[in-house]
Amino acid sequence: MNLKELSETLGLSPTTVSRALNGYPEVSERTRRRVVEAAAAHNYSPNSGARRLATGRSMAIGHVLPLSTQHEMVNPIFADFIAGAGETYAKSGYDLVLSVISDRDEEGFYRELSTRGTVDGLVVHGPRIADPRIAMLNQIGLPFVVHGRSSEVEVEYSWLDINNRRAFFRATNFLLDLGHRRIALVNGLSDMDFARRRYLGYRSALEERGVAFDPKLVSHEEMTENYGYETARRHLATVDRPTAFLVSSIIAAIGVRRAISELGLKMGHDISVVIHDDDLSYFRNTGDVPIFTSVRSSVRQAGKRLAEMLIDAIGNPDQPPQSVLLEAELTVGQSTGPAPAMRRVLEQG
Amino acid sequence: MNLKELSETLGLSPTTVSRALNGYPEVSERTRRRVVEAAAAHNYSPNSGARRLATGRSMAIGHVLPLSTQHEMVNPIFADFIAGAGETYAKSGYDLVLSVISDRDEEGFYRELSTRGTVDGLVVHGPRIADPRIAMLNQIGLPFVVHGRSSEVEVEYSWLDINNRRAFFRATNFLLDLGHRRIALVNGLSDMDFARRRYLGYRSALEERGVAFDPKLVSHEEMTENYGYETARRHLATVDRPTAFLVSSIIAAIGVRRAISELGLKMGHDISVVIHDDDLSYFRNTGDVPIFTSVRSSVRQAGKRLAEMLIDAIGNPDQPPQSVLLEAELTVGQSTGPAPAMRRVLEQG
DNA sequence: TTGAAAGCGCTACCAT
DNA sequence: ATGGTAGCGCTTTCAA
Repeated sequence: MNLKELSETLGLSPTTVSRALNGYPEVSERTRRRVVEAAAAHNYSPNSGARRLATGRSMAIGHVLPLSTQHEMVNPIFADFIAGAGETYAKSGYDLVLSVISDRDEEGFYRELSTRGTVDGLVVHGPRIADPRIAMLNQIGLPFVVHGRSSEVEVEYSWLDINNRRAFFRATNFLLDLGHRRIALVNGLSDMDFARRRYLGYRSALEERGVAFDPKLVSHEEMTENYGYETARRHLATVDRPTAFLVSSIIAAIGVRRAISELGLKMGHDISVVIHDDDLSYFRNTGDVPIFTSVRSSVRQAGKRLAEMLIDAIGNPDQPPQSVLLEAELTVGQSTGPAPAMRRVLEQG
Repeated sequence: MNLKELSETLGLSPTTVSRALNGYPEVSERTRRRVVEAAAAHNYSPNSGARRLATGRSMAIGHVLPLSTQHEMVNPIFADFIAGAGETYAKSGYDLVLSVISDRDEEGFYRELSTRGTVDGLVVHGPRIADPRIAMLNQIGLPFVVHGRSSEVEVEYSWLDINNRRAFFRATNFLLDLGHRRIALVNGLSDMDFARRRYLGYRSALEERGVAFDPKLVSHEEMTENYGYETARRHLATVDRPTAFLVSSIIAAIGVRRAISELGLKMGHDISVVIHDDDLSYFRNTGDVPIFTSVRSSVRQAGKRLAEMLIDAIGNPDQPPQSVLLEAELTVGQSTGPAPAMRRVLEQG
């Protein structure tokens, strides 16, 4: 059933029916009710293509997920983030168009998204340091917001990010307070913007306390379980081995834990571990795991929020929405704390 | 730039330009080349709304992700699956429309997706036992495929699933072969179809070997770290505690491991653990983790494949594509194996 | 091999 | 408060 047929059923013009359905004020309440009821009864809903053509808006938002086909895996928090965004879109009548883009002609891709009118705006995921996409999108003129930030980018843009630097600054300080002096940083790929910021937070905490920075204690890789495992093994085999690990992701932390327990060491006793993760969903109701989260209210909330920002930006193209910096929260668990045996070791060193 | 303007630039009719761009055979090669070049030069791409309206096809595929707002989290493998599907769509010119649907009027939602012409087909995620969505979609007439299966559904439908039953049958047998007689099953939510099948595999392995089934050893919950932890703790505190754990997800397994090591027990020594996970991405290059994967070639491949099935179904609506059952692969690690101390314990029992 | 024109279903402007 | 109608940009049929 289309608009014309529906209007004929009702003995009204298509104009009136359209107005009634779209909430225009100049329709009498009686007519509106009749129309709405008839539409429901006939399972009528407006054809999306026709609407796009007539209005010039697609009522769709694009999410672009860069993914080198080579080896990179999808960050699991991405799913939660997008679920949050989806909630916002459902409320506002937008569709969510997800594009997985792998090594292809990126510029052409973004440009096409714009010229084809597939989406009214974009969410950029996984920003790198000095990410070229930002200048490009700015130039194209399609409204966009960034999930995360990109250092060393000239142009203005709206973003929503975790305060990664501060989170790792505080986590490092926390370990320093416990007496640790050799802290290994198990970080993500070095060209990712978030990894850089975490590294900077770690370094500045050491500097501020006058603790020597040892580049051998820092590693940057894709965050797999095996990466955590191998890295921890390597560190633990050295003479001046670290007494603490600061791990950038829960997945890598599983490996770190495995390496520790394989050697017969005990967490919070022989070794301290602080895990950072963007979301605590998997750890709900767990009081005693050493976790340092960055998103107070969960990644899902963050997704919601960023989606709202974008819808805002589409509505007011001249007034870009205020960027958002989410602060970290430290949740300390038993096994992070200073166990007596560990204390002795640290006090001697 | 639109088609009309482009055609004027070239001194051709819109018809010819359209034909040239869409690969119709009746255009001379010379003309086609001219047109394609001009289109590229002017950054022309056809307006999606207009095309939808004219052709009646949206060139978009919907992925529906059910998510009760209450507490449920997003399965992280979902991200990888959808990344795989996205690759297929990118090749075939389809857009991927992701709908997060939470407790809303589902029937109306699916129907609208169809009548509005937003998508040409659907992928159904997270099927439950006797999932009502399948009959509904069948009735609506929109092509769809299911990621997973749904038991107790009358109608025919196309699906791609892991052989969950067989995977858990084999995993259980593996533990039985090691001598275990009390094996705890840490499973997912009981109304999920995959959880049911895994449970059935576990049970039939016990039955076949004449090992008593103890319902107290089976738990069904949402798979968080804490669930694994609490469940393992509870089990390990009993007198006739299990000697092995069969865990349905890597996340819950982290908790199980934690509980084990907290009690000073050693994996593969005092306790055996077999983990099932749909994907090994996080464990790449790890030879010695006890994992039982179900998807040989990774979830991403599975996503690709299911997307191809759906595109097929859209092309041949009368010939539904063959469903696919993926077989499991057992990867055994050190810590699963029969350690001497454990052997003794088992031999005595 | 090319072109003219109808029409997809809707919105929005202009009348009334 | 309601209706007539042009037009959004494309595909597709028919004609040449």
